[in-house]
Amino acid sequence: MRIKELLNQRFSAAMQAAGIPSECSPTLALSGKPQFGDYQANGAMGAAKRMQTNPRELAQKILDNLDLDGIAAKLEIAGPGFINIHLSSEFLASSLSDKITNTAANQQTVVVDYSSPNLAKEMHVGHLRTTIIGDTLARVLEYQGHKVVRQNHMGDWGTQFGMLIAELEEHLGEGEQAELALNDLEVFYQQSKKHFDADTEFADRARAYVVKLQSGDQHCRDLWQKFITVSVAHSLEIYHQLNVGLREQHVKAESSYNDDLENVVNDLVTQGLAVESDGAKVVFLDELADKNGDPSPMIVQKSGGGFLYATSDLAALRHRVNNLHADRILYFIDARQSLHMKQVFATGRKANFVPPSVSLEHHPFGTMMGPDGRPFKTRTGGTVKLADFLVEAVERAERLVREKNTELDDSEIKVVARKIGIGAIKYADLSITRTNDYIFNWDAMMSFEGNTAPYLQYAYTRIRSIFRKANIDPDTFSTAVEITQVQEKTLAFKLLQFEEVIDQIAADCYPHTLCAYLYELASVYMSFYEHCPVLKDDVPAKTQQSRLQLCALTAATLAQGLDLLGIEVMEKM
RNA sequence: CCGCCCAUAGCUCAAUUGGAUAGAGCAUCCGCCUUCUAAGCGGAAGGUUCCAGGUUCGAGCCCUGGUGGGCGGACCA
Repeated sequence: MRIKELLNQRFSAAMQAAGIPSECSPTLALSGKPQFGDYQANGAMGAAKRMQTNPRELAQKILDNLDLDGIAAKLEIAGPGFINIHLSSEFLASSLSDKITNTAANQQTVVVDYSSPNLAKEMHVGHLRTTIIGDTLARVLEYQGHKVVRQNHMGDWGTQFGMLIAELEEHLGEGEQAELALNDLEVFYQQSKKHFDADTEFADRARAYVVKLQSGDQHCRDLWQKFITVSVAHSLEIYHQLNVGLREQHVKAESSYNDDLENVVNDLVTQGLAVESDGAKVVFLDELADKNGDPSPMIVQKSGGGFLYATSDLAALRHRVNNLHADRILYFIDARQSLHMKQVFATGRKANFVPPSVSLEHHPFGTMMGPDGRPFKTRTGGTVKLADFLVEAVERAERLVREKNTELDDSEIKVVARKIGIGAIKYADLSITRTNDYIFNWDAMMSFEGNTAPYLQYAYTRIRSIFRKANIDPDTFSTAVEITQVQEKTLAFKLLQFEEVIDQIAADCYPHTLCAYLYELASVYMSFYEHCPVLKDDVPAKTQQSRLQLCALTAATLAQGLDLLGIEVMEKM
């Protein structure tokens, strides 16, 4: 049950009964301060402006028609026309035993495009945000019951593959195994690049291989397939370590659209959208024109006949609409590609590849910066390989766990360190507003203080520890909640906001609001933990049961929330 | 030249999308462990929200003009 939704219905009815036009919304919001109640309805002021009346009098008229019996303990008009709602403790307590309804009203098929690394190189830290944020949205939408189709639009095609397969051919010629030669894709790429620049004969062969590959030559095709197989396996291993839900069946690489690229261009030309310009086929978009009236150009076919990523993005768009039957398509791609996405979307609409009913959404994100405020790099200035990065996170976490804890044995420490290290990385990324750049700092995210994953994991283990001590199973424990202390009320109210937060994330795709919520929940719980003893001798049995229930619900909510972020919890740490 | 994004406490970040006295965490200072995990809790201090105008009951948020920074803009992706 969503309290906000309930209040919204009641207020809308009251406003209508008070003669307020139906376009005016109650505009409910959480109250900023305790003295302003739990929720506040701010709609009276906007409505009064529209109706040219006194806002406080109008607020009173709304209250006269408002039925919140058994829900609100107190209602009051404040300031220029705010309506403050103090929920009753009994209502909060009884709401906690209502079954949670996490399914969204209208179920959709949602395509989520995320991660999409270039297979020519190894995955690096630049792939972290798309992978982690996209995965969270996929999980959130699945949690709400939508049909989620993950699409990993991997870059497995393009000119650099000629160079790579020529290099691979030489290694294999010397009797080396493909897996061994490609053990370090980054090194391999650098090697072949150096080779390409230094050896003109090799460079000519590489260029020839691009053409042969694209025309379907079997030898080149085999080499290419060997390379792709190893590279894809590398990415899948990273996903596994990151606890990200991308699998082989979600790979829908660029090359899979090859056969459709010519059709896409032909369709655009036939419709008069793509025209020839300097030998290339270009779509000129007036809707993206600048102040001077110059339209924005998007090349869909090069003068030499080759296709570009705009072409395969359009082919992918069509596939997602026609074959995957998407109602909504989400792209988690770097903010630097905003113009490209606008062009693809605009063209897709104009060409009728995408009907108006399908929502196209680019959800961009900022860059991960180092402590110096510049893009995150190694000490020598190179890109940081994701594989190395994850190893370092787990090592750092292990060192911290060994410093703090003496109870866990070696194998337990390994497991806990992995969950903490990986969780910390993901949370550091997810807890910052998606669209902003963010400064990455090992110590801050591993400090176990403040808005971090370890703090939330710690809150969870504290709760589980109580149940261990009481010898009760929290997962099946169920009893009525009775609220007497202010910390209990605050905790109960926070617990009841979970679904509202999820609704918002499913709509606007900003996971940091879930992080903020979970941090608040954990903070509120910690305060409850300090002030409201559960298992102590002088706690009456009924109070103890009620508090155990609050503990169980908090643990379940933390675990659920963290799971939606792809972060694991543990019994002890 | 054109376009997009950003600027909030010493530092890292919020602010329910136009709501009340701009909030957290680090760092600093003061308290709290023979008591369910102190990786914790309570408190203090810290602000001309880059600048100048404008819109209105109300602006960190919207509009205009600046300053400073990041990123894009036909044949890479």
